Amino acid sequence: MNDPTKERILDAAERMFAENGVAATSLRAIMKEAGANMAAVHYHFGSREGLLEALMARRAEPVNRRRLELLDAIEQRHLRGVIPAEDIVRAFCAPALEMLGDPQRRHVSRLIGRIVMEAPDSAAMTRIFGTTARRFVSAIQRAAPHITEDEAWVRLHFMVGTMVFTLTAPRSPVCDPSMSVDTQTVLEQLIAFASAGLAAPCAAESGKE
Amino acid sequence: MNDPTKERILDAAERMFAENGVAATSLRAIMKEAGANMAAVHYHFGSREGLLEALMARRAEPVNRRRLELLDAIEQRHLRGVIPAEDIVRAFCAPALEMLGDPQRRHVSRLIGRIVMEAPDSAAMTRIFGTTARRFVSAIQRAAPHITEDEAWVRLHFMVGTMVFTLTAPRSPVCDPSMSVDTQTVLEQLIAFASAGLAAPCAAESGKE
DNA sequence: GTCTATAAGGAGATAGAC
DNA sequence: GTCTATCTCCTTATAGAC
Repeated sequence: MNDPTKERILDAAERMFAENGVAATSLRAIMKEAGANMAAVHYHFGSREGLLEALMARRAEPVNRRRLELLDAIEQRHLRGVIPAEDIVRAFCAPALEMLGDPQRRHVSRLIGRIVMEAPDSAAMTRIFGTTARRFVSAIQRAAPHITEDEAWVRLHFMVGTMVFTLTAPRSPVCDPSMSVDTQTVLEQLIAFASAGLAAPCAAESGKE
Repeated sequence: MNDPTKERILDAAERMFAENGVAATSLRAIMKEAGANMAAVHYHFGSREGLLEALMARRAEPVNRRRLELLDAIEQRHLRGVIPAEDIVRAFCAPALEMLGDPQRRHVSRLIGRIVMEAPDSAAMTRIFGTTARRFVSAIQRAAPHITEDEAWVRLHFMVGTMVFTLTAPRSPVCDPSMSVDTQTVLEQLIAFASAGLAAPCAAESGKE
């Protein structure tokens, strides 16, 4: 890269935010890991918040672009009629999960999980995920025509929760090194679970029993 | 209560951990909210970690006991044969979700979500949730006899992720900001989604397309 | 049991040399 | 662009009066 120090800071921040959480990781720890000093992060990113935004721009936005590319391809294959729920889950989850299997890049996937998990209400989140979310809600409605738009939003939310917890939870099969489950298997299990959930019958109007 | 200050500290900590996250909330902010001083928390709980453990004992453990009571009742109703997946999701999620609708107790539900989500060390988590998790894995296998025990663990994990994300980010930007937060409706939608996921066909062995 | 006061160190941010 | 040194505020934790 043109700017090795800047890249080293981004890489170290990514790794530490992903492993320990964003709120629990200090700039000092990141700079020590990056082999640079406190002043460098302020020179390159202005502040801790600026660093976090740079990380999102570098990782979350490309993942969302990939999701929309995959969704475009699905909609091209199903110009009318019902879209398979499996395809929707795959288009949404594969771009975020596919780096988990590579020890060199697994922290990229986990960072995405941390960001979504820890900062669900921020304006930056809406800016980055808003368009993607709206597109996927429309797709979910075409996969499950029996549900309302409100319920499609809720089901997208459930799918995101399932994926994010899988990306970040310490005892997750994808994060616990003692459980040798490979990424492809986890993705297929996630697709089996979440696609059945997306296409499920409508929720009962009140307590059913 | 016998010890108003201790209770006030627990209440304030619960509220602030739930709303802002555990790692992001300082003892100082908690003591200010509780109207007490820094020394009190060390007198009553020894340390920040001790306070967190007291919170877990007060809230997470009773929720798990309630889950197991409900699961016992279900197993009594289905001494042999298949257990409905809806019943399992309801037994697991209702005790954690039921306080969301009450503004006075909503933070109790959210705290449980935060604790599971941030999972500071897996040892305490295993101690508190281990027994409950094993019982529910057995129940999931009786609701979905076609899946392996390993896959039952993964599906329990997915269900937990769906619930926890709902508890902690009920107004996530991935959802319509105007979406309903009526607790009973959310619970029924969660049951519809997760029970379909629990009972879903086996995951594909490899990429299906 | 609860307080004040303070220790001892970590946090993010900045000035200015090179 | 990167460094050292430092500022100011905040953190958990403790000692000791009452």
